[in-house]
Amino acid sequence: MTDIYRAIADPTRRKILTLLSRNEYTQSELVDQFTISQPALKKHLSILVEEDLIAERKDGRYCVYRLKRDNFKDQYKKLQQEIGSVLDNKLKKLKTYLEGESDGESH
Amino acid sequence: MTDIYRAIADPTRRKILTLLSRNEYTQSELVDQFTISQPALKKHLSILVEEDLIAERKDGRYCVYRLKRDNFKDQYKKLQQEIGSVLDNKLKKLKTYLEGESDGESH
DNA sequence: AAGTCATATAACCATTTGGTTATAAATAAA
DNA sequence: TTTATTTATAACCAAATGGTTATATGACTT
Repeated sequence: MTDIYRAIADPTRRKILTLLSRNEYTQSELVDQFTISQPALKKHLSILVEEDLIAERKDGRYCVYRLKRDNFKDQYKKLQQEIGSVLDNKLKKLKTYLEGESDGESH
Repeated sequence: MTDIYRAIADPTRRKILTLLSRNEYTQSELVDQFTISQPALKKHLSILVEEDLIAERKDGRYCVYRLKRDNFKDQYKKLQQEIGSVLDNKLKKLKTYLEGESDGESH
């Protein structure tokens, strides 16, 4: 999949991403950083795995999570293009105006 | 309020924002750009109004929507700081390592 | 005054989200 | 071989999401 919009919609998941940007962490280490239960956090981790922004690997009884930095970067670039364009469309506004797509509309 | 993450989580709302980045539109003009029903689109518009990213104004029997560009820019900047930091934390990774916050952990 | 067009709102539905508690299973430590 | 720790999963819950249809309200048109 990879829906970065879904991934970052939740503050807990944003914090997880921030933590994993600095280091790998086991699930229990991550749980310690939050006040929610282990199954609740596990669900957030599953969503981030599902969206391919983090990877999990087994190490004995531990489950270690790491950021998939390359894909995260790619997906974030796309977001920036889509959302960033909303901002620099003052130019397109002018273009629209000049083309006389008639702003002073009939309604 | 203003939770830009919630606002942009849905593709329909992202398209609305893109459309409003170029022009003001009435509700019915917007409805024409989608395949979903008028009440469904109205709900998306209400969420964007709630999050203070667009404004609605009455003009006769029409309801005209416009992008609140200033607030959108502010909120997007914050997003960029939060999400962007996830990426350039290779530096912080190094810092963490040098400070010996011990990566080669005991687990 | 009647009809039409734009918007608002209510009622409903299925799915997703974000959480909980309880418990099982697997691995490591005593 | 118990015991403790870590993770996984099931069952449940309330609220939010994203959609629908039906209908009411309001404002221009004719």
